[in-house]
Amino acid sequence: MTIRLLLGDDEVLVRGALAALLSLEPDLSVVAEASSGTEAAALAPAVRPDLAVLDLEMPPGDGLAAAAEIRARLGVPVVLVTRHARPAILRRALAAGVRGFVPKTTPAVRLAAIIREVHGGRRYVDPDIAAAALNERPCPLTARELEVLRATRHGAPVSEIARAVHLAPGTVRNYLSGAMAKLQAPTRHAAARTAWEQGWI
Amino acid sequence: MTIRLLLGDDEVLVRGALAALLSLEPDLSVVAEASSGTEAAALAPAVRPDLAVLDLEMPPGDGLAAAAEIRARLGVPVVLVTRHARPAILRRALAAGVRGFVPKTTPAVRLAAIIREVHGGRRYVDPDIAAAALNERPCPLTARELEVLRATRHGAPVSEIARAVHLAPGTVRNYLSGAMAKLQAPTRHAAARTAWEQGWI
DNA sequence: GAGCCGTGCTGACATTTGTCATCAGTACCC
DNA sequence: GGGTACTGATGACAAATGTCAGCACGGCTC
Repeated sequence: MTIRLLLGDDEVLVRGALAALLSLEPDLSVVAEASSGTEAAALAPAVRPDLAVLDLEMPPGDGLAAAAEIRARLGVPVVLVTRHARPAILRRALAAGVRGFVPKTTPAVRLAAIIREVHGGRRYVDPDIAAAALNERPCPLTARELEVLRATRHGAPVSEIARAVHLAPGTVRNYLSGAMAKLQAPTRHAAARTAWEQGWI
Repeated sequence: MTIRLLLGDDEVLVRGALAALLSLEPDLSVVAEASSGTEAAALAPAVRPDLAVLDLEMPPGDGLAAAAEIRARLGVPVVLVTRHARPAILRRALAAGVRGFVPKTTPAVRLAAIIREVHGGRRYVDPDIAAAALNERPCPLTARELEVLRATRHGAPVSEIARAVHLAPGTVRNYLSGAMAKLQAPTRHAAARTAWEQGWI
């Protein structure tokens, strides 16, 4: 009895290659492919796969929302594949009900085994990321600080950030100042960069 | 007679998947794999592949330098695979002697055919990118402006940029001002972002 | 040779940004 | 009830940044 897979990745070439890789296994078959999170979520109810393998980075929006929806609405277990495997992201993924968390540094030959594990009801989490997640410094930023930093990422001036977040410019500067102090960054752009690298935004 | 391939990609999972994809073809065989540009360049002389398939984004450094070296030293044709397929990057790739330019939006089934084309002595360039390259606006920035923008990308303050580029802070501000005007960006960070998205830095 | 452009610098100026103190309301915990 | 933390704001101040003009040099072209 074969495990029927839904495969989601925005890079067609990578998706096709992953499909080829998984098709080498006699007990796995890719029954649907999606280029975005929304497409994956839309396809899942019709296809009813046994398991979904989704890339985390699928603009527009992230694969995480799709993963959460697919799991919640259909009870289909989801394995997330990601390029930027940060502890904070793992945390969010687990909170969303993801059953497998696989960074792209994982050897290709192990993917099939991981899929079988997860399909068998177990979880799989990359051991390195898990270890890092256990002794990471927790995110020191507040919700508003994160929101303001998010709006900072595209290089916009403070006035524009203030409009985007519906705050007074002075308040925005205060939050930015706090975030910069906590992150020991010389400018808000450096702070936004660090926060992003940590997976906090 | 099979075509012997050197495969370079920093993401092990993707590299393995691509290897699986290409191994499905009877006339292709992956004889070596590399995780970085330098590793690929180091492996090539010993392995002497018929063709190299390299990812453009392979930190540290880009795959472009490795591609140029492999082609120049061994005469091995190179197919570049890339996520950010910008006209400016295509231009640089062609200048480096790359024979094939494949964005990751290419259907996986066509990769083998492209490899055979290039191995047969022809070139392959993604038609969309090529078309875009023909009527793109040329980069309006000068060499120094580009250099200063490059140093801007990590969110460093002007003083630091000045040290990195060996210029007076005032001069740096002038170049940045010029670049921002040409790119119609409100801040230097926005300008650096645009320049990067265009493939200019 | 004159004109243009890129490079590199300075100084002056306005604006933006970062820092800090302060205030007020809300929520939460001890 | 008091302490603490987050939110949201204002005002004042210093530093960084952006803008502009001007000057000098070298290379290039017409």
